[in-house]
Formats: sequence, structure tokens, C-alpha cells
Amino acid sequence: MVTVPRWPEDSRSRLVDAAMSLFGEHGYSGTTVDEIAARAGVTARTFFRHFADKEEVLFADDDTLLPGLLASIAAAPGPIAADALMLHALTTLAAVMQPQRPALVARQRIIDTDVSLTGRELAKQARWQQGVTATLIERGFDPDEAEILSAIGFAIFVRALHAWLADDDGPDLADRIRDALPRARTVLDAVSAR
Amino acid sequence: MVTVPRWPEDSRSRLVDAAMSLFGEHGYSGTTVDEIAARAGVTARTFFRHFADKEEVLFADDDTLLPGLLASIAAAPGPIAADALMLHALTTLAAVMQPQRPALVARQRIIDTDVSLTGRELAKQARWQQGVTATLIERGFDPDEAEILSAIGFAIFVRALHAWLADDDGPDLADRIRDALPRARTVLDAVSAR
DNA sequence: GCACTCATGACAGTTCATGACATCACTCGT
DNA sequence: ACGAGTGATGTCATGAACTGTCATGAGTGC
Repeated sequence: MVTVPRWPEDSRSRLVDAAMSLFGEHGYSGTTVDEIAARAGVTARTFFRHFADKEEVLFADDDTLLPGLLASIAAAPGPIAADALMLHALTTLAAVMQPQRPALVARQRIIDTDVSLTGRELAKQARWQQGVTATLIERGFDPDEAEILSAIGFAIFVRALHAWLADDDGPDLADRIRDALPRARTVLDAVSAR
Repeated sequence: MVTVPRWPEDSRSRLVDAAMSLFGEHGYSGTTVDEIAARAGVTARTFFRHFADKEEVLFADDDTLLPGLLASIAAAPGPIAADALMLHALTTLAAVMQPQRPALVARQRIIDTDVSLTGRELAKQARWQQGVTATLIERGFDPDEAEILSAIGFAIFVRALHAWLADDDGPDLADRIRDALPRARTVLDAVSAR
């Protein structure tokens, strides 16, 4: 019956699954690419054809979310206040991430164990932030203001994201973001008032 | 004769100098640790005794600045508004960095060529931000507010830092930070006003 | 069918990183 | 003085992360 591996059979997703489970069992640095490839039934060379490096297997899926985020900013209707636009974009993103929570929790737990993974995550966030800034500018916002706004928006989003992933029971991600914005506004009012 | 390399002669700083010049000549990834060690007159094994990895040679000095930053926050006199405290701390840090501009420009140029270096820089910034947040909390600020404040402070600082490094002629770093704070406040007022 | 593409395997080679052990100059207590 | 540390370094060996190149074999289109 030789279950002839007739066709690629989606090596890529098998590699992701193998990597996630092995990272969970032996930790990120305790897992070799050879082991991941072996569990996925391919060779290490094939791993590097799908992912530029060992870290990328944890981040490759992220890039599928960015276009949607930018589109939700670009497509938001008519003239709109900056903070309303940001809230709209971030809660839309949150809605996409919500059902993936279990996978995201596992992923975050791995990332938090390794400094270089943390750096990679932050670099990716920085690229997202640049994309958001550019899209805001395209919508006519002042460049400097767009940069500051997206910086604050991401600071709030990341805070809410980490809290959401850490609390097993608690509000949805979108609700956390909705709650965080007025709270941040209160803080900023205090600063502005001097 | 035999100019006996009598003694260590500060291998570490020679390694840093060798690394910086080689990175400038052949780029970061185009330079091997063996080459750096050879130019510094030591072996690669010695390189790794001074620096945990190849990247660290670019970041090791950073850690000498953090204690001063935290001290300037902890030691600022009496009751003080959050934004004034942040301005005080960041301009103090800026004064320390100002004379090192040429070296920092070269370093930044190298970091910007490599994603993993960018990530490492951001991870280091994140650690600094956590330290600032903790120090603000120790001074009695509300934890959530401290986190948001340091996030905004770092966003402003990093913006100013990159602009300062990019403009060969222009205001000092401290002046840029002083100018940026009211500008950010204006933006935030606009958001808060909705 | 026949050429073509594309994912993969196979295999060698480079670089980074680290552990084990030896060496050599200098310091310090006696 | 002198012998036991101490610390920075070198040498050797090894593992793991990549990288280049060529071969193969299944599907695809004409």
C-alpha cells in the first residue's frame, strides 16, 4: 500500500506544524532544522527553500495579515478622524486574529524565550508600522502626524495583544483595544495639560 | 625586535575597531568573524570570549548608557510632571550621545543594511523601555500610565535620533527632542479632542 | 509524446558558535 | 625569590545553520 507520497502534499504547512510542536517540546534553540525536516518527512534543504531561515517558520504567516490591515485603512469611508480610523483598522485586524488565539499563544510563548525571536517580531512590527504610516499619508494626513499616530496606535495594539495572549479568560482582543484607546487618551490629556 | 605583543593591549576595543572598519568595507554579512579577529591580531575564539555573537560587537557599548538613563529618571528632583521627567531623562541621554555622533552614524548605516541587526536594535530598545517603565513605577507613577508614557517617550526619542543621524547638518539631538515633544503634544491634543 | 517547469533530494562546502584543554604572563602570599 | 593561582589567549574538535549545484521525477502544455 505504500502510501505513495504522490505529490508535495504541502510540505510547507507540514514543516510549520512540525516546527511548532518540536519548539513546544524542546524549545526553539533545542530544536534543529534537521529534526523539523525529518518530522515533516522532507530534507533540511527543502526547509530552507520554504523559509529563508529557521526563525522565519514562526513569522511567515504574519505577512498575510499586513495587506488586509493596510486595505482596511485605505478603504475606510470618507473623511474620518485619525483616531477613529486607527480604531477601525486595529479592531478589524483584531477580528482576524481572534480565532487564531490558540496558535498565537503557543507562538508567543516560543518567541518570548529567545531574544533574537523577540527582535525579529519587533522588526516585523516596525515594518507594519511603516506601512500604516505610509497609508495614512496617502489618505492625506500630515507625514509627521501620521508617524506619531501610528506609533501610538501600535503601542496600544501591542499592549492589548500581549495582555490578550496572556489572559486565558478575558475580553476579546478587539474589546481590549476599544477599552485601551480612551484610557490612553486620559493619560495623554494629563501629559498635555502639564 | 620581536615586538613581543607583550600583553592583551585591550583586545576588546581593537576587535570593535576592526569590526567597524571591516563592516564598512565589505558590509556586515560580507565580513567573517575570522577576518575581524585577524585584523585585531587575535583568534576567532577570543572574539567570542568578548562578545556573545557576531552581532553583539555592534551593541555591546549600548548597555553602558542604560544605567545612566535610569539614574537620571530616579534622581530627578522631587515631585515632577511626567512629561518634564521624560524630557529631562531623554535630553540627558542625548547629551551623552551627542559627541559620539560620527561613530553612531557609521553604526546605524550598518544596522540599516541587515534585518536581523534592526531586530536586535529594536529588542534592545524594548529592554530600555521596560527599564524606564519600571523606574517610573518606582517613582510612584501608575503602572499602565508609566507604560504608555515610556512608549510615547521612546517613539519620540527614536524618531529624533534617526533624524539626527540622517541629517549631517542640523540641530543637536537634545534640541530635536525638545522640539518634538510639543509637536507630539499638538497631535495628541487633536486626537483627544476628536 | 516531448519539452518544460517546479518541488525536491543528494551532497559538498562555508560560516557561526561553543566546549575542552593547554599555555603563558603576571600577581600575590609566604 | 618562588610556587600556586588567575586571567586572557591559543589550539583543536564539533555541532548546527545556512548555501551552491546538480540530478530526478512527477505534473503541465503544446
